[in-house]
Amino acid sequence: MKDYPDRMTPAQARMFRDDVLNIVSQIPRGRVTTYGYIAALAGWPSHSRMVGRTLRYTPGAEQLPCHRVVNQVGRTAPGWSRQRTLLEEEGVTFKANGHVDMSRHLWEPSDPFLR
DNA sequence: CACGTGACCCTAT
DNA sequence: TATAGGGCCACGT
Repeated sequence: MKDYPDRMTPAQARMFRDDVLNIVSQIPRGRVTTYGYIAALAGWPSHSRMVGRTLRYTPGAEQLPCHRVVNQVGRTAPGWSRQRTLLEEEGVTFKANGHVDMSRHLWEPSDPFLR
């Protein structure tokens, strides 16, 4: 049973986008977090895919540390090889399979200020 | 209106 | 740890 709305109004979509950008801007250097976690934090647990869409298509998102966002197993964004370079420059370590070592760099903010 | 397509996630195997 | 299958939701065609 979901205790959250399952569809966004345009106004909610704008708020969601702002929350996502706000959260991403708070990821510390050398740490990473996941799409799903960001979505849940913004109050829309089932919208992890929308987080990726937001970062991809929102103008100005490239000025945020969006390279610190990976999926749940630490895989980097497809077609964006530079992401790995940026992370490595911050000291993030990768495993032999090409995934970020999540057990070491996952960032889980307790309760970022939103709204 | 019906499909296909993702910077995704969960569970089972 | 790696794969496979199903679920999910906004968008374009």
